[in-house]
This record gives sequence, C-alpha cells and structure tokens, in this order.
Amino acid sequence: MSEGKPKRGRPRSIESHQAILEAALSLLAEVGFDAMSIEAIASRAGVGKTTIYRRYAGKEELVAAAIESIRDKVVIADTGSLWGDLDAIIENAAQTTLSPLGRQAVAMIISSASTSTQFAQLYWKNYLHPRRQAFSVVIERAKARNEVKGDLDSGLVFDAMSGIMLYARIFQPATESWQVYVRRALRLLLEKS
Amino acid sequence: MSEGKPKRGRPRSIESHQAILEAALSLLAEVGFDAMSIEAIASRAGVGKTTIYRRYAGKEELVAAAIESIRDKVVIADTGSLWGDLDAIIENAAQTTLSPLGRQAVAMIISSASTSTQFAQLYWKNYLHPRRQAFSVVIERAKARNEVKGDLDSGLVFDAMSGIMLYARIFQPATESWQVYVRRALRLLLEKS
Amino acid sequence: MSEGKPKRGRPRSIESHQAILEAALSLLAEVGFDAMSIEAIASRAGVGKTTIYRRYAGKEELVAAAIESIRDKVVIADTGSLWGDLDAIIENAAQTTLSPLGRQAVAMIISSASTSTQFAQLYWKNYLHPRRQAFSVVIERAKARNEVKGDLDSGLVFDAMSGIMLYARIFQPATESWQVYVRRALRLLLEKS
Amino acid sequence: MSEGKPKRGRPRSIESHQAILEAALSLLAEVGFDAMSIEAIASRAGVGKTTIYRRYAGKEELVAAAIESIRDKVVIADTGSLWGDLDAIIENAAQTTLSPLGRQAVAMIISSASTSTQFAQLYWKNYLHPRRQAFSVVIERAKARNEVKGDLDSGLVFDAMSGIMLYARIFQPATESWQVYVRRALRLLLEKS
DNA sequence: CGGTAAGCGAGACGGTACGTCGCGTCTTAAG
DNA sequence: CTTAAGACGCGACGTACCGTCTCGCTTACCG
Repeated sequence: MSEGKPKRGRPRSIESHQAILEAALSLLAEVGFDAMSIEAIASRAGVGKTTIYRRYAGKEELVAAAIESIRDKVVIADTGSLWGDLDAIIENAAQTTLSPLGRQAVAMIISSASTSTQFAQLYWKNYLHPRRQAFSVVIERAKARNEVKGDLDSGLVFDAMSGIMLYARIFQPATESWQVYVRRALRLLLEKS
Repeated sequence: MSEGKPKRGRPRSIESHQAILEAALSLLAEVGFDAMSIEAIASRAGVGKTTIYRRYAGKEELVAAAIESIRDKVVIADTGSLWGDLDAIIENAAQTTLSPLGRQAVAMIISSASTSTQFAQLYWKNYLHPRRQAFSVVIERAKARNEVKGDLDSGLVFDAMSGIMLYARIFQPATESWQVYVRRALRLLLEKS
Repeated sequence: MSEGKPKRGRPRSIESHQAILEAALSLLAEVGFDAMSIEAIASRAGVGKTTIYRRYAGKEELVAAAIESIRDKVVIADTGSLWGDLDAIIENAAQTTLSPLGRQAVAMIISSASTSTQFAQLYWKNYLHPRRQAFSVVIERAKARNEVKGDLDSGLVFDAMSGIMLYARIFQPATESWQVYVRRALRLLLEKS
Repeated sequence: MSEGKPKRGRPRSIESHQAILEAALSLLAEVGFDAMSIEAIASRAGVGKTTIYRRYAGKEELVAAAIESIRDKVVIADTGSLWGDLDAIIENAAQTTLSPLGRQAVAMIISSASTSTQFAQLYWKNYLHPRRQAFSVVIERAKARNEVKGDLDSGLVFDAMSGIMLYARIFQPATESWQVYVRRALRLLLEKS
C-alpha cells in the first residue's frame, strides 16, 4: 500500500546528514545541551539551517538522533557466573558515562526524560527496555545455577540497579568508586535469603 | 565574630523578595523551567528585572532559591513498625512529587544536578543528606525490633530507595502505582536473610 | 564599473527599508530625536529591531539616512535679478525649516554636526557644498549684470548667509519675520561699494 | 557656641555644590554631553544622586549651571581702532572654543538651543545679549572715528558675525584658519560704502 | 536527454528574551 | 533636615537565536 518515496527532485545529501550529526555531538560534548545552538551546529557542519530543520523539528530531536547514531548494540557477556556477568555490566555502564560526551548524553537524557514524558518513553523503548530484556537472561542463568532465589523478578532488579546507577552518578554519595558502590548496592538486592 | 554588613543604603525590599519567589514558583508550575523567562517573572511579581538580577545571577539560581523557600523540614514518623514507617515515607514522597509544581521541581533538580556537579552537591547537602540522616533512625529502630539484619547499611538503603524512586518517577516502568512499585523494590532490599 | 556583490542569501527587503525610513521620519517629527527609540521605530515600521541594526549602526545613522531620503535636489531659480533670486532662496529655506519635521531635521543636523566632525563633514558634502556651488551661479549672473562687485567671493557670501540663517533660526534675535531679518543681513553683505 | 541662625537641620554642603559642578565640567570635556550620566557625575563628585537632584531638575539644567559657573564676564578691549577691537574679539572667541571643554560647551549649547526654544532663550539672555550690547560700543566708537557708515545696525552686525563664527566652527568651510576666515567675512560686512 | 522538482548554502526576516545601563524616586542610618 | 549609599520600578539598549522565508545554485530522476 504505502510507498513512502515518489523520490522526485534532488535527494537529501548524505554528507550533510553526517556532518550535522558529528557537529551536534562535538558541540554537545564541548558546551553541553543548553549552550549549543542550532546556528552553531549548522555553521560547524558547513550547512544551512534549512538543511537541519528539514530533517529535525528542533534541538531535542536532533540531539536525540545524534546520540542514537552512536549507540552501540546491546551486548551482555556470559562469564559463567552471576557476579562475573554483573561486573561486566557495571564496567560497561561505567565506560559509557565516563567520557565528556557520555556524561553530557546521560545528563541530556535524564534532563529531557524528567521534563517530558514523551522523551522518557522514547528512551525507555529504545534504550532501557532492550537492556532490561537482555538482563533477564542473566538472572535466568543465575537461577539455573541456584545463585539467586527462584522467584526473583528480574525486571525489578534491573530497574533498581539502573536507579541506583543513575543516583550514584548524579549525587556521588560515597567516597569509594562508582563501580564499587554500585556493586555493594547490588549485593543488597541479590543476597540469597 | 563581627558581621560583614555595615548596612548602608536602602535595604532590599522583603515584599519584592517574596513576590519574586512566588511568581517564580507559580510560573515554574504553570509552564515549566525552560519556558519561563526572567521577564515574565519580573512582570508577574510587579518588579523590575534589575531587582531580580540584583539577587540572583540567573534563572537556575533563582529557581533553586524558590524551591528552597518552600522546602519543608524533615519529618519522619514513628509508627512503631518498619513497614509502617516506610509506607509513611513513600506516601510523603509521592505527595511531594504529585503536584505540578512538585513534578517540575523534581525535573528541574534532576536536570540541573545531572548537568552541573555544583548543583548536585547543593541538593545533596540541603535536601538528600538530612533525609539520609533521618532515615538511619528508622533503620536503627527496625534493628532494635529485629526487623532487619543487624549489619544493614542504612545509607546504602536510603540511596537505593531514592534511586529507585527517581527512576520509577521518570520512566514509569510498571503498570501498578508508583507507591506499590516502590514498595515492592524496597521489599527486595530489606528482606531479612 | 562592476559591482562587488555576489548577492548570496536572501536579499534585503525593500519594503522594510522604506517602512523603517518612514517610521523614523514620522517619529522624528512627532517626538523629536532624543525621545525616539529604535524600538518604537521598529514597532511602528512593523519590523524587528535586528532588521534596523543590520542596516544602521545606531539612531544617528538611521536618522541621517532618513533625512537624506527626503532631501530634494538642488534647484535655484533664475528670476532675472539678484534680489529676485535671493528672495526665492530665502523663501525656500524658510519653507524647509517651517514644518515640524523640517525643524527637527535642522535641529538634529546642527546638533549632530556640532557634536561630531564626521557628521559635519557628511552634511557639508551632501547638503551644503552642492548648494554652495549652485549659489555661485547666482552671484556670477549678478556680476554680469553689474549688480555686485566683480571680485566678490561667492563662497564666502554663501557661508555668511547660511550662518546668519542658522543663527536667526536658533536664537530669533529680532521681532520681524525670519525672512525679513535674513534679507536685511544679506543686504549688508552685498551692498555694492 | 553662638547660634545666630534660625536655620534648622543640616545646611547644604558648599563643597558638594562645587564638587558637582567640577565633576560635571570634567566629564563634559571628557566624554561629551550625551555620554555623560548623572550617576557618573555623582560618583566622581563623591556625592549621592539625591544631592544633585535636589539642586537640578536634570542633566541639561546641571550642565547649563556648570557652564554658567565658568563663564567669564564680558570684557571688550579698547585698542583704539575698529580692526584692533575686532581682532581681539575674534581671538577671544577662538580661545573660548579651542579647548575640549569649550568645544563641548559650544556643541552642547547649540544642540540644546536648536532643540528647545527655552534653552535658546536662556543662552540668548545670559550670553549673547550682553555681548551684543557690549559690541554696540565698539561700533559706536568706530562710527565716531568714521571707520564705518553712520547708519550701521550694530545688532545686525553682531548677529551676522556670531552666525558666521558658529557656521565656520561647525562646518570648517575653508582651509585657512578659523580666525582668518572669520576676519575675511567680517570685512565683507563692514566695508565702508 | 532535457525539464523540473526537490535539496542546497547563505543569509535576511519578524520575533522573544537576554543581561546591562541609566533614569528619577524612595528609604535607610549617620551626621 | 541634609547627606551618601544604594535599592526600587521602569524603559531602552544592542546581541543572540529562534524558526521561517527567499535567493540563485545544483543534482538526479522521469517523461
């Protein structure tokens, strides 16, 4: 039924497309979301504002796309033990939020998600939900190994872990490293009765 | 010992001060942080922009002060049982973040805290740390009643609880009510081995 | 010969251009130079402030351009006699400075010229010098008719006449009409020895 | 101990009075009329704005008073010959308008006089009219010496001279010095038929 | 294979808000 | 009862970006 593209006229430039995303990402890392302007992005990308507005409705949408463009796919290691898997997950999360860009991305995600339900759902759908699903595999394996209680709600554990990670990253409540702190909190959650 | 104010010139108007904070809060609740302008605040408060800028360096600072101004003092009920106390805390948190203003305030706090370490520390110091301290009393009472393990780290539990609350408020991961969901996560944390 | 404009981007709007000049002139006539604000001009012209600042660096420059835009071309009548010509010139000058706009324009020209050498030179070049040249023709004709001395310096006469006109307009030293007063002074200058 | 004065309360400070005038004059010379602010004058004079506003209704009035305060009294030399007297007058006028302060003062006088009839009358009454009267003495002496025509209107000559001086100062129409130029114009006026 | 429709960089457009400056008034405490 | 200090409500300043709108060009397809 639907054929989205009659495809007349000049097609949209792929170089422009990428230049825009790259400019957006570099500016995001350099000055942060609030301080970056569409005009600066256009200028850095060597592109007219029109070309950006033709693709994205605003800064939020553009930055969301830019972040999306560098998102790597969900990979969850299978180390053979629950805590091996968890340590890998924690370390991976630490890496993600370490770089300036990562830090800005997290801040921007949290900020926009807490401001707008729409963005929250978008991130939930694209980022958190897939990881939540993948995480359930880790828990199922642990159940099979009898490392955790058999009726453990893996979704709840994932949410709690994510919440703690978020909280620890924002407020840095402890003197120990982020990874160690998160690990300690996780132990509280998973302690086998 | 001596204070640093010789108090020369006309003192700053207390009415203006309060009018500004009230205008800021009402606009925050109505249109949200991003959409509110200093000019609108000044106009609603019946005050010149100068009078605002004399007190605050920018919107963030002003809104932080406005939120600060309505922060109620830490009160943690003593119901006689751990879960009675926890339910009171959860309900209180739910109330706080239920109103439009509360929702905006939380969003704004998270947003600014995740953007700037300085703000994060400010909120930690003024808001979270006092509650964390008060919370430890609840846990100590529970320990005395043998409702939880004797070596439980109350700070860690508070952080985990806060993180989960935050996460649940932003991403609404479950269909059940926020309160029920948070309660379920807390049970996971506090299950006596 | 060729102009230096590759003409990229959207060209500047001619309607805006004229609306700005008209708004500036009407406000100049209504409230005077000091009391008129760029914002009021922009608003009356139905134009953004930017559009004005893109064209002119400030109020002085804008008003100078506005006055320039209504400057009519130099016309000096040939009545057949020296005093016929002079009366025409005097009457013309009287008309020019009679209207509110004319009065404001003269005030503004004198004011800015006396404040800044740059403006003085601009008005000299665009307004006074051409008239000074045209005036020399009148004197030459009078010399041919033997109505004035043959070695009369027409430039000097023009300057003296202009100075007297200026002075008489500002300080209104006599009870008689401006025209009659100026005529009397001119007679002093041109009396044939 | 003696209290001869019925005056109650603190008397107005004479030092403040003078400090204000001096500050006004120095700022007038430095930055010009438009760019000087009451606040800057108050600050430089070490005086509160109130103290200025108690004395003067606005900047114009203050500056008028400041200029007035340094106005020297009318002195017209008697050299024994018409052109000796005139040269003294011309030189004196040149000196007055030579200094930065003098230049600013002239500009400010012309500017305000051409903008407002009220100011024009004030300057006419305080400055020009006395000099016009004094000048008539010079002409009368010249008449007695038969250096000029007996029916010469000294007021008209003074006005013409003043107008030419003004015009020459503003527009600098000639390459020769101001003094020489003015002298040349005067000769035109006074040439004995 | 040539017309034409869409995309392109550039940049002007009407706006909104910014943060600053100066106005002329008002309110303190000090003298 | 004046003074210096300085806050007040106000209005304009000139700047930065917003998102939209022409311009004069490509560019690649479709008839």
